[in-house]
Amino acid sequence: MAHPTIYDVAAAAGVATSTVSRAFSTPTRVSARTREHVLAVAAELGYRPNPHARALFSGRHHTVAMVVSDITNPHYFELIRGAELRAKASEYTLVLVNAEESPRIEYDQIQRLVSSVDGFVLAASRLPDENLEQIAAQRPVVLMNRELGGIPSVVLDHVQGCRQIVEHLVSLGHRHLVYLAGPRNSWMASTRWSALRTAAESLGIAAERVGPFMPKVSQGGAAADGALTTRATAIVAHNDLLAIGVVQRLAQRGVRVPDDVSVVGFDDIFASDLCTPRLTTLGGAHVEVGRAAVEILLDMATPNGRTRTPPRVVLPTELVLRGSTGTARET
Amino acid sequence: MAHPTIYDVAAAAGVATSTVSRAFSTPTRVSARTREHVLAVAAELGYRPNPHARALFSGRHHTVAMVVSDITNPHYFELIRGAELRAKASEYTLVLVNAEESPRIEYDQIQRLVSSVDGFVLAASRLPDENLEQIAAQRPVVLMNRELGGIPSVVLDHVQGCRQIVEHLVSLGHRHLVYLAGPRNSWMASTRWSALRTAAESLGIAAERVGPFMPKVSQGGAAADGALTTRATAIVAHNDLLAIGVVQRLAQRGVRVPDDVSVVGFDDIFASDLCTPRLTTLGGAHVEVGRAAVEILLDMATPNGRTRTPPRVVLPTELVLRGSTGTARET
DNA sequence: GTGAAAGCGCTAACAG
DNA sequence: CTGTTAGCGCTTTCAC
Repeated sequence: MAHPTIYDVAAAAGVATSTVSRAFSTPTRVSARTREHVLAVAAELGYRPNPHARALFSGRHHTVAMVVSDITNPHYFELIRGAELRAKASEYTLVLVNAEESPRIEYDQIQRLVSSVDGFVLAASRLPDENLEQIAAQRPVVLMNRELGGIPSVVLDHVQGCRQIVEHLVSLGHRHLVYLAGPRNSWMASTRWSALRTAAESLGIAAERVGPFMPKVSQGGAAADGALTTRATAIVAHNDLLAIGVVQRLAQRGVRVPDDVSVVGFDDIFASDLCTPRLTTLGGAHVEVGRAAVEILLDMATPNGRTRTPPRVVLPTELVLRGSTGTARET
Repeated sequence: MAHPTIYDVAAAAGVATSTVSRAFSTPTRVSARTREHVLAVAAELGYRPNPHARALFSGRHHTVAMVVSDITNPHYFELIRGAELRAKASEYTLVLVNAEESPRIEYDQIQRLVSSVDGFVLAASRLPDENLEQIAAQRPVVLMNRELGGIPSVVLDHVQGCRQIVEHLVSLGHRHLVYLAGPRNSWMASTRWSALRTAAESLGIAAERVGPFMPKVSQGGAAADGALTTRATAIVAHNDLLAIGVVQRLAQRGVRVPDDVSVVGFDDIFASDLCTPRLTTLGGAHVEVGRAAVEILLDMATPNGRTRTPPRVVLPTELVLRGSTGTARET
């Protein structure tokens, strides 16, 4: 038999369909003997419960969707890993969606999935607040690396992290930094800039911003050139991808890193440990962000779970000191 | 109304449920006027067809699963991108599963999903042939970077690629290479080794193999040390991750690349262009592999589609020459 | 061209 | 503890 159903099992086992159903879903409510008999028959027939039929009734799909603003960025990879890991641990299925940096695609994809998943984790969503609120009203939503009142979120502590970056630069004698900004609709970009500026201010050094730039290696050229129009001795790039592009362009222009200028990135992607010079960058437990986000989501999907978990998780960052930062050149 | 159904739409539009259904699924079989009316009402109510109810009846889920042997490897990332891209283009949902290099996990995950997806693309599957055949008997399956008679597959042309590698090395004066093998259950590993050996033989140079090694940077140490026990002047590592680890270890031991020994990797991952020296590696259109695999799968799921597409796609590789290979040292 | 009704596979009352 | 039965939302004969 191709795909046996509970009817087939029930017939073969000489019981009612509900008994078969119970043997699988609420095993305690069947006598041990019948249960074992049913399970044995089911196994013999190769029966597998049909999750769709189950979902149709229960409204629960055992599936969560993860939406990533740009799957091209290796950074998200870690988030995906963490999310996949956690979902699997609870036997949940993880659906992956790439928004290609387009709010419209992001929104459409989410709407398409709204009735087939139990909830969404959105990584660095580019959607405007209103859209997020509207989606959160339909389904449980957890944000990763973005915050919005009322919606649970998991973020790395970039305020603290940016302060560490600035302290690090100040201790090396830098008095002027420039932030190469990420996309305009990136919450992360504004968060980082405001944290950087605050820290710079309180430590008495100058900070300015140029950009926005798409956070890709290929944009590093324009970003580096932008940075060189300032008098900054330290460049803080929106992420490692951009930072790597900046370092490449700087080398091309004969500007030495870190002798002439220091460069700092964000995310601590795999490649930042491999390039030359190795990149100083603000890392953190990204896998853990993915893990935590899915965990919160699963909790929200559980009855009474909504209150158990703190809705706003802030994970510590970690400033990874490598070769791209050094003492400030004389000005 | 939270989740309007066709009943709600039918009631509001003053038609039968079947008419609403037809308006969505077989628009030609409703008069233009009623169709537009129904669609208008549906839109107003915010009606969205429930894919599970649809799947329950049709058996088609508009979903494909991609199983990856180890999501940790950035190489798969490209495959995932391609697959995601192609699935989205047909409004299919892509479910992502990580097998963590464990055949058992891989098998269990697949069985879990068998009744909820329309098919599987398996990237570098570690499953034994029998399992693959059994799964392919249940659902459409497309293999990526693995071949098995009767099951459609998309692979890069590693036979040709390995020959290019060997020719490249021979032209640099190398007379002895060592292959640092990947996992024992990796089809890729045996394919590469046999292609390498054949090419070496026909070009009259020595080839030997050490390993197997897990293809991770961390294994590069052991792999490099293994390679140094041979008299080879060229190292061909199972993939870039391993190659990067090897290069690091070599540097540690004071062995210069490429002056003392040349190193070649596979996959052309992002990082291989960033490390020092930059890695010579056998790349190819990995995104295209992912794309093609999903395309074949979707074709198989379409009636009459099974015959339309060639079941075995071989895409060209591309030897990317960078700094890690050079003329052989005198022996 | 449209409606009525059965059924996809499963679960949850409700009886017994 | 177990059987009967009515749907979950949708598609599809079969009538009209």
